[in-house]
Amino acid sequence: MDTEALRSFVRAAELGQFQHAADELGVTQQAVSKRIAALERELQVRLFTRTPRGVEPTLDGQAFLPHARSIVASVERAVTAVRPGSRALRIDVLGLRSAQAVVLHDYWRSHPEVDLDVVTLRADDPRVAVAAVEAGDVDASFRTVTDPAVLPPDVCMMHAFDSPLELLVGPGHPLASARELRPSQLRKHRIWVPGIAAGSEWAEFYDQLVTHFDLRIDAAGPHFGDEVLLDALADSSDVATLVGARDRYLWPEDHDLRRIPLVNPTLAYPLSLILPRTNPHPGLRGIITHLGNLPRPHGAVWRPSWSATP
Amino acid sequence: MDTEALRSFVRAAELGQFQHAADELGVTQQAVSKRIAALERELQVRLFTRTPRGVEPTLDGQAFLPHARSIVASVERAVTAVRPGSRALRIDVLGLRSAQAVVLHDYWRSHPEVDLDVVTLRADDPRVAVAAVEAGDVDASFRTVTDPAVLPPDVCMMHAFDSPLELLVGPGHPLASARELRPSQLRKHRIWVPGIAAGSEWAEFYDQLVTHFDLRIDAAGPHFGDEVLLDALADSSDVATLVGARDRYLWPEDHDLRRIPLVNPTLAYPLSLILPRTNPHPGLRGIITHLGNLPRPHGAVWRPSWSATP
DNA sequence: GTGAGCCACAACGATCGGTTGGGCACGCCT
DNA sequence: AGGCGTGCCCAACCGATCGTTGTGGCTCAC
Repeated sequence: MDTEALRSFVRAAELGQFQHAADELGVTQQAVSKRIAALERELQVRLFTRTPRGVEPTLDGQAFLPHARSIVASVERAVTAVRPGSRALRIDVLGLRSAQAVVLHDYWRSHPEVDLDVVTLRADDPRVAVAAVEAGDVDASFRTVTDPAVLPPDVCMMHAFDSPLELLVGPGHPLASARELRPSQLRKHRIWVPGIAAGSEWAEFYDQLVTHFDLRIDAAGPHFGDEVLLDALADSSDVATLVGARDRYLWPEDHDLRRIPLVNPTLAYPLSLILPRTNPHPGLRGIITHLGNLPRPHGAVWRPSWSATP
Repeated sequence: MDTEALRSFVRAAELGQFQHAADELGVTQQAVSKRIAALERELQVRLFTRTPRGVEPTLDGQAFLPHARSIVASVERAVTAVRPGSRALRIDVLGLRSAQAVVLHDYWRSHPEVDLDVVTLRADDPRVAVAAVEAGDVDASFRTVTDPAVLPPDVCMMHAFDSPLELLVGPGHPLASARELRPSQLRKHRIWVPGIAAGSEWAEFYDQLVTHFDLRIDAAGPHFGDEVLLDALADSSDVATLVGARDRYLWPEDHDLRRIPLVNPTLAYPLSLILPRTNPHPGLRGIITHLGNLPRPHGAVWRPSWSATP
């Protein structure tokens, strides 16, 4: 199906004449006629009744019209999403089910009119994200550089929001029935957080966490996929893991897992937003406002050293 | 833009290989390659990075992907809307801004998953609607036949809901400041309801209304369009009209018009649904349930003679 | 090194999409 | 009633496009 034919159909239905639609689209009336005929052939249905004064949608045409409008509008949005120059707002997140993506999705649901595209740079190194922001490949990136010196002059980083950590355990775990836990109560337990690349911000975060609370976190080893981790947690009576409270990564539903908030202090993983210092995408303003309105962890909060208290 | 190319793009992005997408779509790998190349040429953007193991979406490709998915899904729905045989639910209403359409829109908003198409038979004669229902061109029609004898054996009519009438007047009208009115209070005023075809259900309704309440309703004369009527109402200090409480036909906003409910008795225009007696479209059940849950006019109600008290 | 797997390019036939030109049906006006 | 304008369809033509087969380049695994 050709979207130009759909556009012709919509305009012809609205204007009531192939001729006018053709003039508007910059083709001959015969071209519109052929496009409509091709559509009708493809759909096996007559879309217009031809009258001496023009055309009028049949019942099938009437039913088809809103769908055609929707497709044309979608095509329009799709093109603007990638049009070089005036692109739609494009933001890099660590994963499509991360807390960052969830927050963006919430924002989009309350502002469905903004054109927002969420992408994922396939790179662990945050400097790749910095370079992408600098080059304009993305308008902002939810990454953190722990050393601000690596930021070029026209790129800046701001605190986005804190992601409180929760403990995720299987039903057989001794802490499974706790309503909430203090970090110190995790001291004797084994915590497994696979897939942390050495040198990444997460590795540094867990390093500081281990040192500060004297915990036992196993952050090495490859990540065999979420399902493997979920299965391991569900079966084990002594392994737990840590997840962001807003993450949709590890969702306990099918495995009867428990999410247990950690408080006193809350363990806050600080998420940052890297964006151009000059001429940021106009749509970013709304995002930043939304970030500022997110609920903050209350009570005592522990943050890694690189996070200034916001 | 060709939707087959979009389909190829979506599958290639999901499967990571042109070859697999091609196999699935029943074409050669080269065809998929050319389709993607055409898309990239049209969008002036590279959608995939080619690797020796297959392809991976670029940032632009990632941003484009959800839009492409949405378009493909829309095309799917559009085709089912007109596919002969298993069509989507299709209901005939008197006008796209009538109370009937508003009720259907409410239903669709609370059940966005149902495929519902709203069409308008361009005919005043309700027998056309009966024939359309009988022939299966529409699954149901919000029309009323005042004489049940004209219904063929396999078509039935049920009460849908009552549409209470309201008075619509301009700001200079003597009744403009009333909060509500009894029908008898309209007795000395001129009411203009243009565009009522002689012999139609509406003509009969207004006939009975005039006789019963001794009103002065001018239902003859052609209808020059809603704008003309709205302008006439806004300027005049003695002309009023009647509209359904749920209608979006004549919307007072831009003309500073007033809607005044009529009570004691409420003037209920009974809307009916004509549908096949056997094998109605399965989606109709939800509509009928929704109609039954609509709020009913309370207090005394006047209805025309053909409407049995529901 | 070699083979397997994947994508791109080239050439070719079939089809499609557009244009021009002509014809038909209907309503309007004289 | 008979021209005349308007709107759509059909026919012919031509260039572009689409899909196919065949081929080559590239990388990775063994």
